[in-house]
Amino acid sequence: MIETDVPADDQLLPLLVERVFSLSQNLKGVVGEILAELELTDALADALWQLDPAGPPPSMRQLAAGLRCDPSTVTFLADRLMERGLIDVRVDPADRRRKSVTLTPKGAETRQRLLATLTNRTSMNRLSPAEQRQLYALLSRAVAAT
Amino acid sequence: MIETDVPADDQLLPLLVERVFSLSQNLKGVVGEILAELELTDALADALWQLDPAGPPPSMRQLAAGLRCDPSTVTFLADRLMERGLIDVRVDPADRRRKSVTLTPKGAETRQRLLATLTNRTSMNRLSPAEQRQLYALLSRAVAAT
DNA sequence: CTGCAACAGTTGAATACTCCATGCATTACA
DNA sequence: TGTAATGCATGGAGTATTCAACTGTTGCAG
Repeated sequence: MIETDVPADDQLLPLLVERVFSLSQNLKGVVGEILAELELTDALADALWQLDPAGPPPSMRQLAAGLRCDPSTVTFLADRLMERGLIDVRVDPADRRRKSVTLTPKGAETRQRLLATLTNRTSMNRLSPAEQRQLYALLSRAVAAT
Repeated sequence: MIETDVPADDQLLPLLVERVFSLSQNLKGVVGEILAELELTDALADALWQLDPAGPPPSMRQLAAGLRCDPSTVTFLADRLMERGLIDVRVDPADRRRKSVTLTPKGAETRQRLLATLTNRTSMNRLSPAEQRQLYALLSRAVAAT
């Protein structure tokens, strides 16, 4: 019986999928700690994450698309973030049905702190810069359109 | 002003973290579809995932550790999985405080179907086998103990 | 052996999130 | 101009999650 560490090509993908799953489970722990420190829940952090200070402020509907959730859920989450003073929600003067969502300074700082803390604590910092580059490239390719 | 596509080493990790985040958001969509087809929720699928048919049956507490949740949550989830006939929960005769959790045949099949469907639909199948190998190695290294 | 501490799991209450159906205001357009 | 479509909010229901308190079991110091 021939034993080998290297799986055949057609066995590879399931292994990879399992790896990603357990990695994301693993991530859940680290992220959980950080969110507790920032007093954010998963859902609120996801929403905050969608609000890139660089890009144009999204509408509620665009947020829902980014979060892959029902628009009414965004209403709920936006209320919570507004209560915490992390976002502003304003009626779009050009189309008064729309509301555009922007980070407050406090919100931008919180979002930045989330990214910084994750960066500090991720186990990916064990990879060399070259490996990080490689990983970045592979993940980008794996998710590219078509 | 010098422009470059290649970020400096100390800018790399935040980019990587962002990439992983958006990838996991992206994943949420695909996984959501599949879980709907299998009539599972996120939480139930996570729990099912912990039950590797290969390994020894875990106790409720071990499941909680794997899922990084409160033991009482496992009680809740196990009830639901039992109702669906996907798992068996039996008192451990050696220590009657413990309960050991095993997949039923139906549970094992569902778990297998989950893995197979994910494997079929993951965008990672766009990577060549060589790239898949590379990715697998990098992810393994990124999560390895110390 | 006895009694107490530690452990495994459950229960109930409180909270968070999520979706769906419905409704309201605004806009697009035939 | 009136009708359809759009963007969002609201209310109700179902799912998940935690915490504190409780039950039953085991381990062990004396």
